[in-house]
Amino acid sequence: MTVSPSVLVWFRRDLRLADQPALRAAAKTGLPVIPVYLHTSEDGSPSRPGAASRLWLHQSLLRLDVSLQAKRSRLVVRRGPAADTLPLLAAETNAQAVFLNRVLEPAALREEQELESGLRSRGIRFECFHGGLLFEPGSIRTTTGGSFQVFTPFWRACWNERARLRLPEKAPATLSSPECWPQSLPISDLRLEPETDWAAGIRAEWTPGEEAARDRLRAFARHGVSQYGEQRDRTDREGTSRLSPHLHFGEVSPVQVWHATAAHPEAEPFLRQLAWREFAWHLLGERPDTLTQPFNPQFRHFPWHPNTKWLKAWQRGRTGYPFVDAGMRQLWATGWMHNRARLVVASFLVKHLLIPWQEGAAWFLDTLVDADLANNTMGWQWVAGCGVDAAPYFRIFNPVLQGEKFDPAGEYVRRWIPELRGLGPEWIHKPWNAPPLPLAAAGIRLGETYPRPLVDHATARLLALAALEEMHRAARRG
DNA sequence: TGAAATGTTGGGGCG
DNA sequence: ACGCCCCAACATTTC
Repeated sequence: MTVSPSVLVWFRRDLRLADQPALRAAAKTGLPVIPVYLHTSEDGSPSRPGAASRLWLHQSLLRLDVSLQAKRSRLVVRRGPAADTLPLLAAETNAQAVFLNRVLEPAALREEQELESGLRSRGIRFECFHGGLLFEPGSIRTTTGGSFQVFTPFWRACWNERARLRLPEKAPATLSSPECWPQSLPISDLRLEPETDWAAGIRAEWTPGEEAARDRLRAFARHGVSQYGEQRDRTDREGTSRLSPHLHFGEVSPVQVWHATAAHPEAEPFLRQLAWREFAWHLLGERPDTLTQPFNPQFRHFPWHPNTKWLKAWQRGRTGYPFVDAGMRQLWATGWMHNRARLVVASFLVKHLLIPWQEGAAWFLDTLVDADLANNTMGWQWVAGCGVDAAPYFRIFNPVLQGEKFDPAGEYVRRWIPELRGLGPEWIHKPWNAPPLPLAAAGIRLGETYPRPLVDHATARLLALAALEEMHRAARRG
């Protein structure tokens, strides 16, 4: 018996049905559509997502399968490298074509190339779409055709091109099914979820999936976006969109986000942030080497001081600086950290502890549910001062002042550091300065119930500036 | 998408 | 009344 022709749609970072270009194109062919997810990165693979991301992915795949089933379709799950697995599946299902939306990570692009040659040798069509960015990579250029190195002109160029944005498209009304579905692994077989249940906090905090993403976007467009400009830095408020993990997994597209918010008169600060994400992918495309190497080559001479003990203290939220520790514990507990806190904890690791930014980047990739290769790399290099359009290295955040500014009453700190809950706003960001009486009343014994600061701010600042000077000297020598 | 150091100004206390 | 000093408030420079 011959199987009638079909089309494969390979889902990766586009775990949605609406505004999903590859799926839409596949539906338009009129052929039966076979949605596929491939588990390509086993333990130890460098492209394996972090633990928090895997947890999200697991939930998101389950929900994608549910929404496909509502359209009398389903998600076919397989294991193995794309270049082998997809041609086999195509042969099995008599697929004429494989449709996918580009993933712009260097490893994913290599994977796509291998897949393309594997398919072509078998006469199967391969079609790439773009669904993960506002503008196709490389399409935002300076007037002379160069690539932007500074964010603000890049943003201006995006703004000028906004008429080019497509309108968000609805999910295909129907997906025709093959007469016979190919075999599929249960999603739980991929072992994306952790064995031990460190993830309870993450589960409680988030609902992955397209439906939840749409709800969040709707709520943000209605109530959040107008406040965003003035609230976004307040760690003690719900001033941000919290869309980042949904965007990362493509449960919502940036085009949908743009159109849901852009009409608002006060949308600019938020749209600007959306463009930072765009900028990051644009940069990674130009300079994939910056995943590991500083964009500014001078920083190859920076005298970092790797220190496992300090790194661990930072990761666990035990640096002795409450604002830093609150951020790191929020990350550990929920898989997410407020952006302002990200800036401060990153600056602290790099400038107060002089630990290489790559260590911090690796920790974020493992623990953030929104871990995004391009954003993460750009962000860390930006903070470390070695990136594109970066904060100059001598801009060193004072973790106490940042706390007092962006968590004035100390609510954020008290929420994530229970051992400091008894301290009032006066001392909450600098318990080492607190007189004995309030400390005792709060049940705090510094060095026992809560650590003393790992380093003194003023001293650390001077050491960081000295390290920068040393780098300049070394760079001059060559 | 800083913060510390340094400079300037102006009001008020005081001899 | 006047000049002097102190210092808070604000501005500018520097890292």
